Amino acid sequence: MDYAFKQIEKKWQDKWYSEETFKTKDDKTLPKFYALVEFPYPSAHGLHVGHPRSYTALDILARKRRLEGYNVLYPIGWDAFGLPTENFAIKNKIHPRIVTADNVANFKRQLQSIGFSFDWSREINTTDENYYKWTQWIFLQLFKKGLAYKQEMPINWCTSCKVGLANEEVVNGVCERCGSEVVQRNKSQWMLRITEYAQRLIDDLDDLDYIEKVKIQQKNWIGRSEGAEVDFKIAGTDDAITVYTTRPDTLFGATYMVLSPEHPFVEKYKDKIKNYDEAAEYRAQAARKSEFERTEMAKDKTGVMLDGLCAVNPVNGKEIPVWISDYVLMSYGTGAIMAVPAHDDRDWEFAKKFNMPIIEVVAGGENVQEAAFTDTATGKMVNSGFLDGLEVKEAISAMIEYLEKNKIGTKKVNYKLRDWVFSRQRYWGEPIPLVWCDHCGWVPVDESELPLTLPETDNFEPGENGESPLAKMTDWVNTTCPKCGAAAKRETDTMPQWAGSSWYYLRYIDPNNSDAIASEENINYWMPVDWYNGGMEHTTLHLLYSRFWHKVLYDIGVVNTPEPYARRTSHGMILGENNEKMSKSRGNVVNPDDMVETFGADTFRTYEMFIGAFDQSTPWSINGVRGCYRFIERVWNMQEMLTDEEGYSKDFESLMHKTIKKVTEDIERMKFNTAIAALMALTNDFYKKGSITRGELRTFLILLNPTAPHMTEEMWERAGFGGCLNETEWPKYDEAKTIDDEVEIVVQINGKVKDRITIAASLSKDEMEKAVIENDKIKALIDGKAVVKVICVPGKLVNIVVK
RNA sequence: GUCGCUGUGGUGGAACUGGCAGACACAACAGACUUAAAAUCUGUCGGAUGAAUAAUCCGUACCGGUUCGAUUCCGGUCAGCGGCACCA
Repeated sequence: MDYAFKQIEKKWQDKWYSEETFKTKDDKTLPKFYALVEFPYPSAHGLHVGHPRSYTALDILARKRRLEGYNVLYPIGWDAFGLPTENFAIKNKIHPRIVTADNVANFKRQLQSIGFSFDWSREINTTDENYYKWTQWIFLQLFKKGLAYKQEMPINWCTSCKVGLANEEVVNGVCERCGSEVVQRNKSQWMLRITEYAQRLIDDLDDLDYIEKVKIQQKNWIGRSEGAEVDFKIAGTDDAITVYTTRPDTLFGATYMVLSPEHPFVEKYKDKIKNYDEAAEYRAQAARKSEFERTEMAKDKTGVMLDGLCAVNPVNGKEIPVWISDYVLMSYGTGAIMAVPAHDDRDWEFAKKFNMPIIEVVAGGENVQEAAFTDTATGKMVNSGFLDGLEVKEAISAMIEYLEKNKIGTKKVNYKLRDWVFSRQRYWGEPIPLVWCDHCGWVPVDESELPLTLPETDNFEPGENGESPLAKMTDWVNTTCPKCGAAAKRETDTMPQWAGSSWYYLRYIDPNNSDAIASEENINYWMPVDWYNGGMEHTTLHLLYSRFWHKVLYDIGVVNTPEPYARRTSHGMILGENNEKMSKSRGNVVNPDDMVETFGADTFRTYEMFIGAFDQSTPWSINGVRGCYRFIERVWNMQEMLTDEEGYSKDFESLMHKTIKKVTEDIERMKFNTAIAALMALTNDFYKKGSITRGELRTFLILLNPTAPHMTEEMWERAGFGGCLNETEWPKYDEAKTIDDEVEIVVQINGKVKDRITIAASLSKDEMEKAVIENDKIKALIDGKAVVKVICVPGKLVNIVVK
């Protein structure tokens, strides 16, 4: 009997969507479960097979938790502002709103064809006015709290197109569209002060149930370090170059200084610097490189010594030369470093190349350069005046004390984390609701005026001189100051795509509220998100940004929890059959539509979960899909083996309880592949037995239902178990029935397996040892040897150590 | 370069907290059914020696360490993947 998945899957999907089967309940007395997946960016390519990996996983958890009596919120929406849609719109002369609507319709059809149990009544879209009204509102709160400010920041500038480019549009240093040179050019941009929250973003990780690698990655990204800021006087001036160092103990080993080529002193001391032209030329060269290229270790060190500028080492009064080099960035620390070539790899390379003196200050043996800067550095100080003989750790404290006493430096905590560049010179984003008034400065649009809607236009091309396309729309730009009424101009930059995705989990809990982000009542009930699954690639940007916004909302009393997500897990990437990333150019893209069409949604879902370890990346295999299809058909055909017996047959009782336990626990641990393997093994056992009782089938169908919901509902109905499967209860297991009376244990001699014996599971260690020693085979093997030790692990093994 | 992760049969993977390496699949091969093929069902399936479903040895990227015992813990090396702040 063939399984007619097309008709059956359609039948149940029609029922679910028309009856809103999975709509979240209003009942706030029930225990809640808020499951969240990263909402997709609706691209023109349609759904990728990677999306359903995350969505199926949490769909399984959501469906299981519903059967366990939870009130489940499992929502979905569209993260729809962004660059690809805008570029598509420009290229094809279609308004991005229309492009977005088309893509959303396609994504929605695709997601619904897979049978996810999303609550579609809560669908949100970041480009809806009623959504971005609140994105703008949150921005205004940030602005009012002093967390938004303007600063000159470099943008990628295409010298031919005369537009600003996203990093992704710069390929090998040239413009992706025209191939012309791209340079860094400064532009005044809106910034968000995420660094003010750096310490809390680290500290609060401790109480969260995030997978460890996410915590580590976030901590390293924020990059807290302790050290000192030290002032090096510029000889013959009142100015000092301030550097940040984590190793103030090595100050006596500083033999030169390096400024970032953009450091303001280069301009300020233009007249003093004899080779200024050379320096300016070097700076222009550096502007052509990305930060990534500049800091790459593999490349050859370059730099220019500023002739005429000298710094004074504050601890020994020695004059040392000042260089500029592109490996020093303005964006970290103070934009200047003291170079201690004996104890830093990059400084050492630089010093070798330019013949700068190298002074060893920590006794480190022959390979001085190997004694790199680390937190765990140890050793005795040498060539270091009053520090000589001290251990590194003592020397650090002693030096900080000295610096502070003599007012030449201070202890300082530094973070690698940088403030968030929040401006985009683009059309398809939320307008920033601020007005520039010559009298009042930056004035927020009145909150009652929100949303500040994106003005209509047919021309989304970037503006002149790197301005946003909105700058061309003077009717919209020219306005009056909300404060004093004078003529004023609107901000024309828009927000980055990250804005809408930084708070979307809050909108799902009350998506139509017109008075607030969400009602207090709903926030109190639903927050925090219980389980958030998403890709590792979002760990340091999206996940950190949304934690930051949530904390700001917490500080102003909008939300009730200091963190948005109680738990964070991550899925691995699905690669093409050839083990490479799926991409059109590689021709290895798998279309979910084809899979659903050929094999059905249940097979597709099962394969997505069976493909491999959930948190690891793994290649697609069409043969693997066929294997899952075979499994689905074998399950379907079990109907022919169905008996009239109600409970479990005697031989299967223990196995049924073990399988319930295994599947229940594996789903919670996201071990979906082994949960399915257990159900496959059970299916094989039913085939061997040649029959299945009604009780066995009933339990089996519930266990498989979260993974293959359509077929299991149909089989439930045909078996006449009553009602719908999705309204029944998750089966319970009896722990006692999962434990065997007898176990096979391994007998090892000196760690090598020699025999297997079956003994009662209840035996104590002594009894086990006795049973093994008295075994004839073992007796023969240890005959004539001295037994040194016997290790007994109940239920597992006995290891006899002999000499 | 840097931060993080990963490395197990022909392939995807399993092995819970250090205790039988290879569950469950895929592929391959063989058998049953069939006029035949497909589908389905059943069986074999890490390597070496071996007639063997006997026995022994080797085997979880590589080198070393800890341990009665290491795929698992520690140190080092190599390779691959993800992030690197304006793709999402």
